[in-house]
Order: sequence, then structure tokens, then C-alpha cells
Amino acid sequence: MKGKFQKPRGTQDILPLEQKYWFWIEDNFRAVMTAAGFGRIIFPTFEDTALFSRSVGEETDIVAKEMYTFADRGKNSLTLRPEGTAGVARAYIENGMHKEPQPVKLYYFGPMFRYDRPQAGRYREFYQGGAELFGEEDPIVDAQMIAVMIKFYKKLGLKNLVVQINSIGDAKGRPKLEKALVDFLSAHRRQLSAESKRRLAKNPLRVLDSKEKEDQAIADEAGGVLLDNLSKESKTYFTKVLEYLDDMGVKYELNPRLVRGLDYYTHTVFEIIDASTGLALGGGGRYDGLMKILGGPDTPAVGWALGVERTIDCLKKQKVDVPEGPSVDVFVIQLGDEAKKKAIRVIDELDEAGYSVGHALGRDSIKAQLRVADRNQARLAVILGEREVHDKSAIIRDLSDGSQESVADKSLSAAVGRKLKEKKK
RNA sequence: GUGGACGUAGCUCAGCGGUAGAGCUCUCGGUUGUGGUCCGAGCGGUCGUGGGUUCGAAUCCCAUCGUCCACCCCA
Repeated sequence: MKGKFQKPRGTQDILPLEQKYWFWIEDNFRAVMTAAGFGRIIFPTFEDTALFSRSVGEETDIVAKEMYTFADRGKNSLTLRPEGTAGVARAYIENGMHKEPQPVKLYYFGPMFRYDRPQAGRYREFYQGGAELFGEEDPIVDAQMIAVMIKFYKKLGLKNLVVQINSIGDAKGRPKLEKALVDFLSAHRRQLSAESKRRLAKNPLRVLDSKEKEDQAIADEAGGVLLDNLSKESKTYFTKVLEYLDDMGVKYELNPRLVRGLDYYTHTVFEIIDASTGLALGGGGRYDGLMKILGGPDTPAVGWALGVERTIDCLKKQKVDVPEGPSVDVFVIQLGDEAKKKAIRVIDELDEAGYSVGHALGRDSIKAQLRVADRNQARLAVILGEREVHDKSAIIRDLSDGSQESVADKSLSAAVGRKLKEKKK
């Protein structure tokens, strides 16, 4: 049976068996971010379309061709969020958080939407975990943000991750930087790919991360041009970020060609890359100019986001031992009508005693019930038949070795507790 | 948005013009109230969908939807 419908392209059903990875990530994410002093924020899944086009940048692929934009019944143009930073920044301003003690540190976890052609690790609806820090401009803050991200990945148990880092200077220095870049690239215009030529006019920085073969040599050189033309302050800032990272024991690679796809970045930009696949698990950077663009008070900010599905792929690839989902301590089995009624009470009693209790009240044969117990990896079974109903007792069966004992009803939950304890040793 | 591969049972796949198959899963059974192993039986598919070619199509053709891969881009 296929049914009449299939899920929309690029979306996925995440079934119970898969959930252990999600819990592992969500739990660790929450723990690490909370410990680092970040507060959680939940913000709308859709926003005014203009919020994204302003902050992410009209020329970016995200805005130009990947947004899920629709008009609501009130004729407002809304867009399913393609990323988190714009929404969090908007919330910061709208809720007057600039009047709170700075820095304000926020984290989020939730779905994002981009109309893109699906591929490995790329979906139309996908989850990101992200963090933003507002109101402080100091190299050590940039370094700390990166360190927190690395800490999270470490806690997950992932290895072989590389931090790539670069600086694209501040807004003041940007004109000079772009001019130097344009001059350099124009001089080599004939060797550039068509796409790079287009970017040269619209967004010269993006030429740097071109993957076109013919662009490689020039882009490599252009990375050097970028570094050479950073303003003195920007260079100092960047150097300090790197020094702090050294002090924090965070390993990184300089990648002069790293520029990120969103317009709002300034100064530090970075990505976390899975060294075995070359795929970016997450990335971020500083975006001191964004707040003003959104009509808020001039507020410096740093942030990052990581892709949850990609992180899960990585966990699987590296065979990280992720804790299993909830296991069943004790499985209650009943035979006959009277026993079924008794089972209801026993299940309730064991549940209230704090055990995780399994049962298959809809099945009648003991064979079928034991099979279910086995599949649920239950550790003990409590068997109730007519005999036990009359004797006011129950049989406790150890499902790993098959040993059984009969206990009186009133000492049942105590006996279950004792048995479980024994098995742990 | 471009190029390529592929859509057959819940899952993994075979069949590639002549009445739908395997393995795994699942359900039941292997005598009286005992699972995981083993053995047996059974359930389960209008072969993604819609057209077309043909006496006849899962098999050929077209379209469409979806999946995967590369590019583009990104998380």
C-alpha cells in the first residue's frame, strides 16, 4: 500500500527508531548551551519576507531562489524562515533586549526551509541548532563562540572536525577591500568562469569560494589579496581571535577563501567541516552591521548555526555510540479475563513505583506476549494467570536467563525492584 | 536551475514483452500457561502515477511525481 499521498519533496518522516540521535543532539545541545550561559529562544517559523531579504541579502542564493514565500489572507508577504539569525535579531530589537545587561546570549533549535534541490545532507525542511551573542565586540567573544560550538561537538562524540576561519574585515574597510578585490579580479577577468564574472559585478567576495575549476588558481591568490587589504584594526582583531583560540586549545585552519553566503557577516567567519566528507556541519561569524539594517540600535553580534541532519549523518558515519531510547524494565503478561483485569492494576502499581512498564493487553497467548516482551528488550516479565489471580501472587521471570520465582501480590513491586538491582550488577 | 541513475511486498532487492518472486520483518502454529534459536504455514503488491505502442506491458515509448548522485549552493 502506497496510499494516495507522498511527502513533499525534500521533507522527511523521522521515525521512532531514529529518535535516539535527535534526543542525543537536542539534550547535549541544551546542556552545553545552558552551561555556557545561553538562554533559549523560540521565534516564529515565518516572518515578513522583507526581514530575510534585507538581512540575508538580495543577491544571495537563499533570497534569490530558495525562499518559501507566500501571501497570507491579509495579503502580507511572508516567508518560511530559511535561517535563524534574522529572526533572532528581529526578536532582540522588538523585545528591547538591548536594554538588558549585555551581552545577550540566545540559542535556538528548530526547522528551517529552503527551496533547493535535495541531496545528501540537504533538505527543503531541515533542522538547525544555533546561537547568537549580542552586544559585545571583542575578539575573545568570537573565539568563545567558536569554542562553545566545538565543545558541543566534542560532547556528542564526533572526531575529525576542522574549524576553518577567515576574516572579511569590518563595514568601514569593506569598500577598500572590495575595490582591491575587484581590481585584482578584473585584471584576470578573462580567466574567470561565467558565474564568477557575474559575481564580480554583484558580489565580488563570493568569487573567492567559487568551485569552478578555472577559478581555483585566481581565487587562491584573491584570498591573499583579501588578507593583505584588511584594515589595520581588522587585522589586529583577527589576530587576536586566533590568539585566543590558541589559548583555548581550539584547533583551526586558516582559509583565506572562506567567505560565507550571507551578506551580513563582518570580521570573523568560520565553518566546521567534517574532514572525511568535506561537508560543512555548521558555520557562522560576526555580523556587526545587521542590527542597524533592521532598524535597531547599532549592536555588535556573533552567531553560528549547525545542521542537525548533517550532524546525525556524521554520528552514524563515525559510529558514535548513542544511548538507546527508553528501555522496558518489566513486561506484564496476562492469561485469561480475570488476569487481564488484574494486569491493569499491576501495570499501574509498577508504573507508579517508577518502573518503565511494558504490556500487550490486546494479545491473549502467552507466547505472543513474551515475543513482544523480547522485542521490547524487557528485562523482567511479570506473569499473571488464573492461578496467580486465586493465589494473590505473580510470577517474576528473568528474561535473560529464564529463571522464575513466585511472589505475593503485596511484595511484587519490591521484588521487581530487587531483581532489577541484581541484574545491574 | 543543469546533467545523470533509479522507483516491483513494511524493508533490501531479483524479474526486463506472455497469468507477480526471494530473503528479512510481521501474524499464527510446532498439544495442556513460557520469549529470544530452529522448523512449518499464512498475511502482504492494480510492479510510483497518468497516458501511449502491442493480441498481450512490471518489462518498450512519453509525461508527471518522488529518491539518489554530480554541478550550483549551503546547514
